[in-house]
Amino acid sequence: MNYVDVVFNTPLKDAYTYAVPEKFVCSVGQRVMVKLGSRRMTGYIVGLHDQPPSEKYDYKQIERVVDKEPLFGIQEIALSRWMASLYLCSQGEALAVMIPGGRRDVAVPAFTSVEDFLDRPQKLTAAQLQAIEAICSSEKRPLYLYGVTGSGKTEVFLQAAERIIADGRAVIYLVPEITLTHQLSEQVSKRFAGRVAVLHSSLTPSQRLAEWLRIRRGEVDIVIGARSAVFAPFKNPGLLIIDEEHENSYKSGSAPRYHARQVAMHRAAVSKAVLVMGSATPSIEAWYLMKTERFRRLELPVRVSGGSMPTIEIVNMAEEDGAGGPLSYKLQSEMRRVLQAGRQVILFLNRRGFSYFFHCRTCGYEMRCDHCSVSLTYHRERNRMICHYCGYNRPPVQVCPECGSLDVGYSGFGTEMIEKEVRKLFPGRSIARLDTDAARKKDSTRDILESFKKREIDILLGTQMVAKGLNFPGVDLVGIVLADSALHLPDFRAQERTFSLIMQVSGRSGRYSDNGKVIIQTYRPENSAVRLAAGGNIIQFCDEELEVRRQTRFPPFSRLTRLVFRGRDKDRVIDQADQAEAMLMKIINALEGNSSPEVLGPAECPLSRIAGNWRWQIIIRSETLNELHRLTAVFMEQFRPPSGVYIEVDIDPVSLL
DNA sequence: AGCACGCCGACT
DNA sequence: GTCGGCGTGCTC
Repeated sequence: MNYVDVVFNTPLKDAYTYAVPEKFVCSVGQRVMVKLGSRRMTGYIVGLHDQPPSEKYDYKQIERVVDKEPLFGIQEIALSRWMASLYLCSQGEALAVMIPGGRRDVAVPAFTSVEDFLDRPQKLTAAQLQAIEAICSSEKRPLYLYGVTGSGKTEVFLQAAERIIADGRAVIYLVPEITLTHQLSEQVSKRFAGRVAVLHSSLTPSQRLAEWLRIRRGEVDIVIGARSAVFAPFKNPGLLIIDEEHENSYKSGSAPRYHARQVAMHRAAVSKAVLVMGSATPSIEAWYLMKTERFRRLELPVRVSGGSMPTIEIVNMAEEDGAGGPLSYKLQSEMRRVLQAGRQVILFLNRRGFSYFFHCRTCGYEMRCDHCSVSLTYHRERNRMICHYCGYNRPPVQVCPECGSLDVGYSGFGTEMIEKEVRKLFPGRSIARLDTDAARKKDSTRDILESFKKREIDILLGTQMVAKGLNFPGVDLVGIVLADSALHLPDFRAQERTFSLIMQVSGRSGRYSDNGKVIIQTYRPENSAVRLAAGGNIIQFCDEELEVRRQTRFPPFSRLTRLVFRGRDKDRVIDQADQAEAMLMKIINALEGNSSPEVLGPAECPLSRIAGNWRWQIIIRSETLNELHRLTAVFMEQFRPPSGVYIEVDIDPVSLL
């Protein structure tokens, strides 16, 4: 009789051993159906025995072997153990995020376009050639390709990938989810025809599984995909690419909260592969690693398409008389000028909905979500007040529900209101809106982007989606309707976010011409993130921001763990957070070491209530990851919250909201 | 995470 | 006397 060790996608840290009936053959990496307690579950085989490992148990038998061939090899099993230990999750949870779901192995519709003139490698600049040489010289340090938007990073990545593949090794190419959708995946699919897997968010779990198996069988040389593509089961990866390194979407928002950059660094070290990252606006962490020579910096200084950087102008909204609405007179006149010249305009707004929030001018009442502690946003198309965190919605009101006053109104503005305003100001112009509301309608995102590219649309307005990595040769003007909307967020990265967003959006203007212009509307023109972004002054911003981080002892000068205590009963949540703090202090006092970690809080989370759960947090700060990790691990081992209170642990959090 | 077992309050 | 609240502990 054979026995298998099985782990589950639950917080259970141990592996459980089951007997394998003679009729089954199974090996490490396969999924099996077993009874765990009274319920039937799918688990992952992580070990084999030909003897019962202990006489203590009467081992249950496995009921079924789910997979014909193993999903995970020893490399992936080892990676899951590393993840479990770093991110303090179970091995089963780690394996579960590596290959999301999927029962059957089904065919994926080939991502090939109808016209196949293949995508040809482009001619390179000296800087690009140098970068490719550096990437292929198999340096041990990670490389950082730092270059303005349009400086040809993609081409460097693709040609380096071709050389690595020619050497018989595989390539993982990570991009943020939003950049993946169109041009790039098509380009990659063409260039590596037949030998590429595109891990797209709209694949069904079964299609994902099919792509995963193609990779494992060695049927592809290169994978392009978002965060979870970092787990692509290549036996011999030679190059890992992280495009748009600064993007927050590389960090998982649910347990296990892994960072694709961190996983990539680990994989590169284990398989002696080269790791190369790239961005026009590096994260402050990456900037620091370049400054301290732990990343080797490669620079691409010019735009290959020839267009120069756009002219950037700041408009102080506090000085507007208000009659012009959300669009300043300056922005309006620039729009007119550009449109008359037959060119296109993008208006960027960092918010969904018709307006920010409803409030009463008599008593100050503000309409907020009953379940979360955020303002509701009015959506005109649906005529509902909507919570952006839990989705709760309710009808709008004309009378203040608190004091009965009729003097009520909406403050702030969202994409829908801007759309209305723009239609009023530019009748006869073709206008389209792109945000997650519009994207819900099937395929509309793709259609809108296609027709904007074909110049069938004059003015495109939207949120984050228009900011990322898309190239539109016809765009001469980008208007940022409210640049400082993220500045007030209680997060130590608010400045960095604001800066990089302005930089990204600005990069959309004048990609292929010399007439690019950007108008930044703001109530905070003196703010240094706004000012330095407008000046395109990355070096100064990063250096100044680094100094602030040094003084305030935030990353990259420290490492953080965030512990969130959540539950329906507010008093119990607070009580548990207090007890947790006491336990942390006790552990710290027992630790030996020259620099003791700090415990910040407990404090109410900036988003103090989400979907009916109260949220309190403790931040642990330490100079070294080692110390931070040891403390967090001991705490998680010892602290058992009572039922109804849950702890979320986040090593290296990217957001503290 | 589930789910069972177990020990105290208001109902036919 | 029983139905059901959710606190504690186990799952090979």
